[in-house]
Amino acid sequence: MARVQADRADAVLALATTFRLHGYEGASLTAITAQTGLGKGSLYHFFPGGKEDMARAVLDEVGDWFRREVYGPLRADGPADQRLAAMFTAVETYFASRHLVCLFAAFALGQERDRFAEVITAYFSEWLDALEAATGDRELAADTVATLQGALILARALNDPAVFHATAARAHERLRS
Amino acid sequence: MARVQADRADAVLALATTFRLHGYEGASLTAITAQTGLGKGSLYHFFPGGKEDMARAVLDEVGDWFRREVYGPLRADGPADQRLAAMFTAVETYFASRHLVCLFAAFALGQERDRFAEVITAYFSEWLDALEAATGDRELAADTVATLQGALILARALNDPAVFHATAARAHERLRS
DNA sequence: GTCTATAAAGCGATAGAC
DNA sequence: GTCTATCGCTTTATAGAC
Repeated sequence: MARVQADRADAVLALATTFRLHGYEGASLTAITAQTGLGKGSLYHFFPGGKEDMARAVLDEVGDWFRREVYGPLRADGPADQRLAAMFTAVETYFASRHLVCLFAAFALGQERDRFAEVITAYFSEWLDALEAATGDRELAADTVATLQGALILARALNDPAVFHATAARAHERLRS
Repeated sequence: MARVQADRADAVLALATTFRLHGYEGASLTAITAQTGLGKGSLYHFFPGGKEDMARAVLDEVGDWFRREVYGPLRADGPADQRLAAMFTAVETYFASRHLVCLFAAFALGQERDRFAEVITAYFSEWLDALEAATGDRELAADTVATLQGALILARALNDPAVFHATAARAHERLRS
């Protein structure tokens, strides 16, 4: 449904891109207004708490997406192999179209970790729990999530998205054996 | 040898802590002067290029450390198992005493990646090359580095250093089999 | 809901005395 | 080599008109 006026949900999606490209500290209101196309007036109308409020809305949106598209399916009925395949497809597609940055990982590495500690911990805990439910092995779940996160870093550091997909594919293969 | 006046090398070590705690964007000159105990005058005397100069000096120092303590031993003579054990010991000790943050990973995730692209790429490329030399398997090398980096993120996200060491231990074990 | 103007603080960086 | 003072700019945030 087309709208002339801005929608908060649209703003959150644009904000996610800004935080992915600049990080929390680096995402200035100037960069945010440029990315979202919204003036400060609109931004503070949608997010009265300012920048922290914006970041929290973004983390909530991403967390909800993973709960719905990744963690849920991991716990669904059906063959474990199929649920795991769905996870890898979803995760690889997601990060490939989002600059190979996991916002929760980026926030976990910086000073802002403390400010968003609860949602960051929840994101990874729920991922580990859901993956353990599908594999029956907590350690294998941790190894897999760690490998995926490290693969994102490696791919960005080497400026080669193929590194992410190849590493993810091997992690997937390891879960089958 | 004790010195009254500040030494550039000491400053670099203190700067590394600041960048680890705050990230590149978040490391304000106020935070830096507080952490290093040096005034702006001294800082700009040692690092005429300002903040970018400081960060570059830190990345150089860390890169040199890894070359000397990790990549070198990985290529040395002796049993591969022994060289790999040395790598895991060195890396785990290093990050455990440095807030579980890999500066190159932190920089790779942010906007500052472009500015420091060459040294970031070099750090990871050299690590992969040296590890491939010790394992004889490029993919295994990539999986191992990715797992270690992801384990750092996971440990910080869950606020549990044990996650890093346990995940690293399993990555080590995987290289033995 | 969006805009412009503006405030108050913090930023990186520089100059010059010592 | 270190200090203080300061510059010019950007930052987050607010106020008030529309």
